[in-house]
Amino acid sequence: MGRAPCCDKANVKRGPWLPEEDAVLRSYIEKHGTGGNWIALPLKAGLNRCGKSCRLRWLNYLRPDIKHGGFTEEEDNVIFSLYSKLGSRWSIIASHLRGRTDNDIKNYWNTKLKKKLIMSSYNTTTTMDPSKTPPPALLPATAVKSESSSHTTDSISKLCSSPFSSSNYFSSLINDQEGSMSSSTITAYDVSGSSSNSRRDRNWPAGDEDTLLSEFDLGLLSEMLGDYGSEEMLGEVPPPLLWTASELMYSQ
DNA sequence: AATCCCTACAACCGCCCTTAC
DNA sequence: CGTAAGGGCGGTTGTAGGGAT
Repeated sequence: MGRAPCCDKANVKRGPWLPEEDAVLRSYIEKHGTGGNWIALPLKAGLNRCGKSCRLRWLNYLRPDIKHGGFTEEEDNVIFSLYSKLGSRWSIIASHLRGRTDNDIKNYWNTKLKKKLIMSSYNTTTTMDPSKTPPPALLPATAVKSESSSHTTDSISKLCSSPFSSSNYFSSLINDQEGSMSSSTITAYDVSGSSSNSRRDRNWPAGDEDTLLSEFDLGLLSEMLGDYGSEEMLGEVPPPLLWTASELMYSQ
């Protein structure tokens, strides 16, 4: 039996919030608090919105202690570091950064930090002249190989078999490439397609490219952060932090 | 000037977890 | 103990705006 919907989706307003709606929500919560029941809140506040939508709007945008944009270098480092340990546990990462929301950090990662990571790796591993050779992130959409490769197939295979992996796409990609590559190394993959438009344009199988990127991010991070990428460390990552409940279930 | 493409980010979706009954 | 409902979270989508062509 499926869950009952939290609200009548056909009859509640959706899409961007108007300033007036923000004012109503803010005013109500400042006077009465959330009352511990977001589903009932819009009715009490006189808003024609889903309770979940109100909650999200308050937590991610209207709360008085929220900071938007302007991430500092220090915050970047905290995010990099925590992502390398926790993966995409955005709410936990957000709890380490005062005034930042999980949604904000998630968006920041997907739009900025992911690319920064790739570029950093490129700059630290390549011997080519960047002014003449586009970085991997700017090369065509398909997975690319370059002479500046920094990951052995062995280490990437390790990542594939690590608890992070939830699809075989990365492994099959490596196998495909190994069949046609003289080198046993693989380097960067295009990440410029993080937006939905680009993702659709490139006909990647839904979901798999993100798994791929996530695994690759972790590989890069392991190198950038030094001690994490070693095979010893990969083997020592405590499962409860990294495995989903279902992965844990099937691993036993 | 028109169109295309990309980026950024707000908002939604759907699932899992927790809790009350 | 089982079930339903609400909360929380990560993933995904929609879209405005700006730059490139």
